[in-house]
Amino acid sequence: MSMTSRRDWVADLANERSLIGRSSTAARVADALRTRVIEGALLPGTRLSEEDLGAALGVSRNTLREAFRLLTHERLLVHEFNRGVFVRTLTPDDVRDVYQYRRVIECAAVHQSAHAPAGALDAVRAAVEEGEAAALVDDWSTVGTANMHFHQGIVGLAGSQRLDEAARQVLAELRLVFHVMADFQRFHESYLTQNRAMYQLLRTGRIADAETELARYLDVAERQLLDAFRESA
Amino acid sequence: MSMTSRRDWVADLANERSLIGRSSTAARVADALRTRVIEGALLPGTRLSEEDLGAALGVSRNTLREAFRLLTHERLLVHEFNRGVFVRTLTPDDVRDVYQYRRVIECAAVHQSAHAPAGALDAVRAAVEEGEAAALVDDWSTVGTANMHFHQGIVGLAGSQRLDEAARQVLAELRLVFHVMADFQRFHESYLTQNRAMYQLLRTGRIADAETELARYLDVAERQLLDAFRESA
DNA sequence: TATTGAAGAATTGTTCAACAATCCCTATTC
DNA sequence: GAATAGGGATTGTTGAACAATTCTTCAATA
Repeated sequence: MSMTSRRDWVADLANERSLIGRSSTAARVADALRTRVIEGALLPGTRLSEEDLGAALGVSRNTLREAFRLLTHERLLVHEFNRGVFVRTLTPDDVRDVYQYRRVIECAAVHQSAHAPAGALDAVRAAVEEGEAAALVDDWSTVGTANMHFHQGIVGLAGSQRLDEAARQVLAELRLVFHVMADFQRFHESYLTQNRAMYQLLRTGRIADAETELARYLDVAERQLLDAFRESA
Repeated sequence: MSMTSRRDWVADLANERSLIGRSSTAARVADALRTRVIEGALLPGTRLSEEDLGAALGVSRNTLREAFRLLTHERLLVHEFNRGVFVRTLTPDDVRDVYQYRRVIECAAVHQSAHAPAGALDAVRAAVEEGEAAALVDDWSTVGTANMHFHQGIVGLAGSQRLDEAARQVLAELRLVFHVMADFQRFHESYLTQNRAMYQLLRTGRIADAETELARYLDVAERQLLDAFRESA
């Protein structure tokens, strides 16, 4: 038994060790760029020059091009043939489509949440708490990130890799809209209490109510975003 | 009026002209590889050597690597660091996840089909007819392709770019399973009449029935595929 | 002043060669 | 059979080069 137990953690360590250093430079560059796009350091419309970025990051143009290919598929960048690569700007139609997509994915996940994997609801709660803590110190960027984690957690209730990945992408994409919004704080501050309420509905097993509340939230959020587009036009 | 009309078709022509020759070699290579993966010329597990493939296609290794980056994101290829790129092999858990994902997407699209865009239902009908014609001449590969078109058309009823793209990907991915199946014909021949029946339900506006029928079909198909995995193990 | 065209500079897309690092395969030894 | 070492093959990355395309600027013209 003692010998078997030792083999288990040795195998675990070997497993974990094998992941160290096993990512390509292209993937790492893509990670760095993705983070900057999501957090707003690279704003929509920004042109990403191969020359400048390659020099800044200390990688060759070919490696950078590979990283660009990874990110264009995530719809964070848009690749214009012979003109270069840009951080994507979303249109009102994009916003409508994003919310239609989210309604399909997020509401289905809540619908299936009676069979959520172990720990999935904990992730939802953690995201609620993360947002509330950030709001206490007026860190609205982190509130935005926590809200994204909340909705990622909602989709995680379905226990599906492909749904998780779809959510990851579309929630990242939606961040692009927020970075050009005039009133980011106003948009997010009403959602903290709403997220808490949704979590409570889920925790107490009131799935149909949670689904209704989520759909209502998505409708309101979509309308607010579209209104924000009109204000800035 | 005559002057306005001229400007319209001039603008249309300019629009169309700007698309000619505006794809990169990397994108074209990815298209060629994607088709071969979907149609089964490149089977799951196949290793795609940069050297061999670059020579065969007459492109440089860098260009090929860009193409690989495009396809790994579509889950058709899997990129193993320092070992190369392989056509993906799906596991039984993958199949379960794919069907969970399809149930979410396809059933939601049918649910929303009262507001389908103009021509969307025609695409569904065309796919049904394509499959029936192919079966008449025992062209079961085209039956498989037509079935994919049918389900792509189902999702098209939602009129959402992001749902369309999600469907395109997951249906392509599912093709990988069929290429290693022993009895491809048996799997597909019962679905032609079912697709016709589903189309009729949609055409006559019986949306709830169509949704129920689709969910039932997806359950059956999933079970059959999982059974086929057990038979081959 | 506004528009058009030409020229030059900047950039992208692709190829090629080179090299370091890693993996795979084979042969040898215990 | 298992472990090890060596050699070859391949991947990951860099950098240079060049053709093609786009962008910017300036001059000429209406």
